Amino acid sequence: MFQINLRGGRGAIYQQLKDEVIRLTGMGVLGPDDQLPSVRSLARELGINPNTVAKAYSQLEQDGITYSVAGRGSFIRGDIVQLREVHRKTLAEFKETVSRAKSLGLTQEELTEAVDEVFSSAGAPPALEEGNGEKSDREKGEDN
Amino acid sequence: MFQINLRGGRGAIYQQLKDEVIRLTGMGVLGPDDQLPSVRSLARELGINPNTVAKAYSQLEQDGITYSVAGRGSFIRGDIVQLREVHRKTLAEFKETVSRAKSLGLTQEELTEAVDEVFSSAGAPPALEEGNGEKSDREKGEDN
DNA sequence: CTAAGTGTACTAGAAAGCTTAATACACTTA
DNA sequence: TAAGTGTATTAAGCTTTCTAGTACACTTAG
Repeated sequence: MFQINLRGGRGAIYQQLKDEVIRLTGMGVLGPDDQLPSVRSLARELGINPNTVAKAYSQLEQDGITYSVAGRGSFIRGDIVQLREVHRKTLAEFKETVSRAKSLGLTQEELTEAVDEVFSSAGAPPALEEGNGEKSDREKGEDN
Repeated sequence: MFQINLRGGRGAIYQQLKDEVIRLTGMGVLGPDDQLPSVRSLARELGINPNTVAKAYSQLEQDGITYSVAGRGSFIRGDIVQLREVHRKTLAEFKETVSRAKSLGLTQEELTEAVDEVFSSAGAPPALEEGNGEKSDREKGEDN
């Protein structure tokens, strides 16, 4: 279900896990109230420690992406609007990187072209609807 | 001479030092054979450990930005062409960041606009000449 | 030569972040 | 009741970064 580059990928494992969940949510693969793999099962599947998965799930909940219920599991939140906050943070980090690249002498054209290249190489084309009334009947209501 | 955001800035101190030297070199503030502050004097001035400065200088030499001579000091290399390698690495890291941002749902337009914003906010305007024969014998060390 | 300053090298420790490990608890569900 | 769930705790190991102290070979000014 998750494609993770354990060790060797970019950054910490728990961060990659968070990114993957957010990515699948943004792509629509994971929808409101969809259940994530359990902490223990995912840890077993990926060959990592349950604490690492728990850390990712904990931060995902803190970031408003998911909600967790002891005894039941972790689920995608109904109001995907929270992804806006993720976008905001990511964009802020991105600007830091741009600023550093600028200081090191990279030109605006070089960076813009790099952005074009990455987006031309095909990867995650679809998008998310802005005003959606489709909430389906998956609402269980034990949110909060 | 160097403006460093000790602790609190983006990343490790030695990395900030490297970036600063590369930045000043790209801006032309530091030219071929200009001498950098000594490991000990810069460490004292910044209130950090000499080893941290030495680490930065060591990597700058390894990256082809400077050359060091025991007993004399560290100097900017004459062939600034080496900055091309820095640009290459920086651009590669930048693409990684773009790729991650893309996965998290950021659009090409959002990233391009962010690049525009950073470059519009004024910071490092001038550029470096490509084919220069001017090596001059500028400032031989009245610095520090 | 001497003394001061230079880059360089080495060992050691502290601190922070990430991961693993082993339990334990309260909860939900079949 | 039993199994599975999220959550919490404590401990250890690992890596990176920074600090600290010491030492060595070199260059330069006297």
